[in-house]
Amino acid sequence: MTKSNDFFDQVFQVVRLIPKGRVTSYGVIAKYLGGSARVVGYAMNASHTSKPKVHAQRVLNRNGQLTGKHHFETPFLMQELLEQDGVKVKDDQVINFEKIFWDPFIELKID
DNA sequence: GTTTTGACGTAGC
DNA sequence: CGCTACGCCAAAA
Repeated sequence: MTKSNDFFDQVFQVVRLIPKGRVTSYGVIAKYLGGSARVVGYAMNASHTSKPKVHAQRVLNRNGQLTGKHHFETPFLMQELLEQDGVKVKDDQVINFEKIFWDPFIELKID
């Protein structure tokens, strides 16, 4: 039992809360959980071991780019999954990224 | 145990 | 406007 497991789990939970057709970024989640963006990406790497499967494709970098596609089974899978969610992807970048951006500080805002 | 690296982000030059 | 540097923290070597 380690603290890192707890942080990973928190990342997983937040990612799972992302609605269909929405995306978010590592940095925002990191900031929301009080960690670093790198660790969030690291958590995503471990996400495939988590059940149910974490929608890692909905988590992108600050630029809205599919930076982590290379970590999927196939580099195309990440884009396809996003498109299946109704998210348009062009040149490894999400279209209307700001429009579909899902911010935990707003959506999960604690009054 | 130390060193390197990594699905990031911001600041500086 | 592109590259370097640094901070962040954890996993792998």
